[in-house]
Amino acid sequence: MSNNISIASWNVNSLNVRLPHVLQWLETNPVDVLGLQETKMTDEKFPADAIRDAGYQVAFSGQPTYNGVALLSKAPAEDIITDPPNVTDEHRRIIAGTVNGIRVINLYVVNGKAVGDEKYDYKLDWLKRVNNWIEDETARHDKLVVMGDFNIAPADADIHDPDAWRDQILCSKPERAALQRLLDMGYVDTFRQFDQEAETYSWWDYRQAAFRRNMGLRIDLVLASTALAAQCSSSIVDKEPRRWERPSDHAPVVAEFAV
DNA sequence: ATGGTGGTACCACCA
Repeated sequence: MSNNISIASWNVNSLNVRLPHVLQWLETNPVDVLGLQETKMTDEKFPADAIRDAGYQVAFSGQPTYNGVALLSKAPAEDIITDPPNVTDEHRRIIAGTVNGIRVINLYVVNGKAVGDEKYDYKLDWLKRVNNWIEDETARHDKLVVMGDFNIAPADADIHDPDAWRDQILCSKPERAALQRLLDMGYVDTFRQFDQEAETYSWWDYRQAAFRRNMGLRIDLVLASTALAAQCSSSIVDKEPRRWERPSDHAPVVAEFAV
């Protein structure tokens, strides 16, 4: 017997503004798991009731103004972690839980601002610590998803203008090396397991009419562990909500697994 | 060279 599990990630850039977008998207895309990033709200203000009314359980880790992550799921999420060992960070960037037997790690990776900036150093240190923790999680579980806003474009094919972005923030070699460490653990970028339309991205700056001109980057990823990647049946970027009124600058990404 | 948030009624910070 076989069961399809769909798992999605979406940087909403303020859940306060984007709650209607999330609820509307879930109506036509009733995924089993949805990880949100940049909720930008405290836990006290989190719209848990509205999300439960839509048929989802929800766990969240927020703070005022910045960052903030949430994990929505039809089935209950167990063993929730928001503060992994040795990842001491005031920023609310991590939420992990086990849903339908799959360990789901939802990340809002540090942006880093610019190569050489102190925030860039923080990004690389954060990635090192989080990778160490994911290595431990990977040893404990068989089926895992590591997803979220990685703020790293894996390859030139994920960048609208690779020459302009060469070695810049989101594209630099040390950032890609941190992502490569996950691939070396056996994780697979599910998007690249399938034929995709050329120049498919997941984030477009609000400025310069970047979306209309498709000046984007693919920085939102659903990685699956070796065992789970073998069961992945599709992986896509859903650009539709980026066309809606008052959109997030990111599109949701969705992977489906036959488990 | 836009958009979100939050402190103060325009400006700072972050992406």
